[in-house]
Amino acid sequence: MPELPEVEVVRLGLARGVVGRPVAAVEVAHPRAVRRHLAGAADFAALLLGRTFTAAQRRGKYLWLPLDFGDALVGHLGMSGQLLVVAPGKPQERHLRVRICFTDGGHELRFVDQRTFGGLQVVAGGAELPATIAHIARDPLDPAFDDEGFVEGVRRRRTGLKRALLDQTLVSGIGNIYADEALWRARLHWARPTETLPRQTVRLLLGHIREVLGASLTQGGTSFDALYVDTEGVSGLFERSLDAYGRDGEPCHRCATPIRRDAFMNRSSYSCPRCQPRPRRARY
DNA sequence: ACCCACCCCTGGGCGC
DNA sequence: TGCGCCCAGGGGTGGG
Repeated sequence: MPELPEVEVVRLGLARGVVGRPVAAVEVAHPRAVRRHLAGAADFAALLLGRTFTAAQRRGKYLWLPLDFGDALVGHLGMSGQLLVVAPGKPQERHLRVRICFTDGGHELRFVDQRTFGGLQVVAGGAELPATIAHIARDPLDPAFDDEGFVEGVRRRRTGLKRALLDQTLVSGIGNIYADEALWRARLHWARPTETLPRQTVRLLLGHIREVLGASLTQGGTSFDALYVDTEGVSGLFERSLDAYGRDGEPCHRCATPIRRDAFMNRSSYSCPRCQPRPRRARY
């Protein structure tokens, strides 16, 4: 559930906090945290030992830290993951999964993850773009994002609009919160069939996506369930700016109609019944 | 090629 | 008080 703004805030913290520092020790406290590293926890640790992070990069909701000698540490926060840069003496967090210490003896990197949907892996030759995340599309704030490619990609789909926005191979970085927020801003219903959308409507939606992602980023992201924090454990402030997500029964900020919660993909979708009327032909 | 259901997890909140 | 259920949900996987 940390989405693009929350992950980008973490990336900035990693760039400040761990780049340029040689790794002195790696402790994997829970094997599930490195389950995507198929060679196992010992191999994971060995590949990092003595290496230095050279940058902090992001593709959608994935982070990666290129290493000298060309490999990369790849991470995903899942629903509840945190990458914290903390003083070595700080008491261990309850859900600490991986700890990385540095030769300078300064702040260490801790991967903390209550629900264990997140994880870390070392990818060989992954400095440029790790092969394991090469299928993830660019995000809408990426200068190289292909606007018209996105417009045509949406219109080629045969699915509901929100499903398309959540498809990380079409556009990355958007999760349940920012999908609902962008659809509310664009006055589009989540079940609108993608193939019925005029090109200009998709272009306008893309503009709303960029605006809401950018606005949240300047607020340090959203802290919807207090698990979304930066590398120093601080929450963002965008939650107070939400117009749709989590506002079931509360008045729409445009028309005062109560926001409605619908079941969607075993989760929830929030929308204004008046500003975002359900299309006659809906796709779930 | 595309679309979708399922599954992996934990802990807070709530009803009984 | 305590038990059990529901909910949060990204993304990999496999089936249609």
